[in-house]
Amino acid sequence: MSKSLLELTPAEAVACCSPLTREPLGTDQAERVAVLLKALADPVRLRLLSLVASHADGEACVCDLNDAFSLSQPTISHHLKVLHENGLLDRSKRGVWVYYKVRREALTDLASLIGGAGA
Amino acid sequence: MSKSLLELTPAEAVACCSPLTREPLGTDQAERVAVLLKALADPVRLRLLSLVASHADGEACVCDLNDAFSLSQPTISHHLKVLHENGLLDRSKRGVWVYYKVRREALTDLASLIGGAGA
DNA sequence: GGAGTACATAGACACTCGTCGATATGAGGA
DNA sequence: TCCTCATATCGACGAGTGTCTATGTACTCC
Repeated sequence: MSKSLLELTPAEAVACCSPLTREPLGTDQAERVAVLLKALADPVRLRLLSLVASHADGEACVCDLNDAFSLSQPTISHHLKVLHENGLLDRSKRGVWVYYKVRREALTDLASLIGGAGA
Repeated sequence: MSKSLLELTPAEAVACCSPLTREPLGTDQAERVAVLLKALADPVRLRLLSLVASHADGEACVCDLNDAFSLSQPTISHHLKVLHENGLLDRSKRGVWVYYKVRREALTDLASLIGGAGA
């Protein structure tokens, strides 16, 4: 059975919306899309996402990501949490290390919502 | 001759970037994309864009847009300015009225950057 | 020219967000 | 068990943002 709207990540909740340019967005739909876009609208998070996606298997260890920025470890951890909570990154722990993986479906869904190409 | 990077709207400056998931985003590229996404990452602006796009000719008068929100006129004006300055809306004045039009190219460029489909 | 209408700008205020240092949690090894 | 390393959480602070009221600008019509 499907999860209720409240349990979905923003990325999942937005997946079904019709494109921006097709019909006027409802107030609550706009709110959900905005939350997802805000999660993406930060230079550090964009670079994180891009870095993870560029790794082999579209997956990267936090330890590698920390070194790529001149920011504190808690700050990177915070950004990864935002990306994960919004359904843009999957998280898996293996021993001491944590790996994040890009949810490409979330990105393509968002892209078709903006571009108006897909469903 | 082409405009320098500094004269371009964020939407134009971002048009040439390769997709997020293809290769790690540079620091300055990430900054530009983030600026554009921030412009889009607001529920009011999303609804404005969507409303304008849904009008005939993808164009709408400010007077019509004001009525669609329970927000003050200066607030709507402010949001329209943000969308315009970031290259998401074109602006044209006709007599007393001002019309805004969606720059679909900007949206499709941004979509392909996120989704990784296009160039 | 004066009044009225459509839209933009200015300044203020509350709230959110990105960042940090300090600290907690949790797993692996001596 | 104790120590160390990897990551997350907490609390605080400064910068940015959305909203408002008040005011300015530009066009139209009488």
